[in-house]
Amino acid sequence: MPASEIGTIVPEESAPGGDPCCAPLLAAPMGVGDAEELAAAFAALADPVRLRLLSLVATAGEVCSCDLQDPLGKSQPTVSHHTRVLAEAGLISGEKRGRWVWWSVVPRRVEQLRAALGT
Amino acid sequence: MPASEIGTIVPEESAPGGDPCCAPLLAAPMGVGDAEELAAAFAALADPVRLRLLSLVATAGEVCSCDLQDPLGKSQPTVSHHTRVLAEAGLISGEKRGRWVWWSVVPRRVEQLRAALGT
DNA sequence: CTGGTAGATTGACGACTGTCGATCGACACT
DNA sequence: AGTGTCGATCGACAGTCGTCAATCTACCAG
Repeated sequence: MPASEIGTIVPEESAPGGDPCCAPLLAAPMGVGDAEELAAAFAALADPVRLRLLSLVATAGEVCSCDLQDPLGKSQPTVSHHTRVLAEAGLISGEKRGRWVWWSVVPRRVEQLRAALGT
Repeated sequence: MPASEIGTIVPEESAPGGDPCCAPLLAAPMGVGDAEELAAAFAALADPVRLRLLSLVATAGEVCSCDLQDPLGKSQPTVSHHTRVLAEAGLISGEKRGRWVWWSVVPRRVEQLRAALGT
């Protein structure tokens, strides 16, 4: 994907409307498909650097990639890698403005995962 | 760990009382330590087989390991591996009764992770 | 004591993941 | 055009993970 399409980073499947995404984990036995999709989402959260990144973005509301490198203590390619993983999981979305990419959380997606952990 | 101690599987640190375990992810920047602990917990959920296993245990209330092998379609060592990972994450706990180990979810732990995904 | 069964452990293998240096494309400013 | 910067991509490397066959340890029934 060329850099000019950064602004178009979205989850693989754009969940239309109030899609619950995944049935509550503890309510009924999960299907294989649902389990794979949900596991992929949790995998995005299964890294301390990504959790701190997500936390930083959520706290700041909107963050430029260049402002993530220092607080995370990681190289630029590594930060880029993690933003990509979070974006592909639908947890953050990036918008390119001028030279910079501004990241923000996707609250609905976080809420979906939160809901999946319920009854 | 010898099999005779199966009944003692517990999370590494027994959270006393209503310990929130991890501050809400989206409220303030996470510390490195919290991020590592939380990431380890989410890593336990980042596998489709473990999600289905957890779902099965939650739905049934209490499940014997021998009853997990068939619905999961995995070998006995693999099932044992996954129950171990979930138990070490504190998400399920096993009690040995006679020849069988009975697994059940630890709702408080699931709720902790759910809370960490909030504001 | 002997045989059978539940489940943990070991060892091995392939696949995947996090990390960084080097490079490249896009953009803004002179 | 020339220069500098932001950020994506590539290639490589070490480390971790999921899986299973084989083995081992408890436990129960006879």
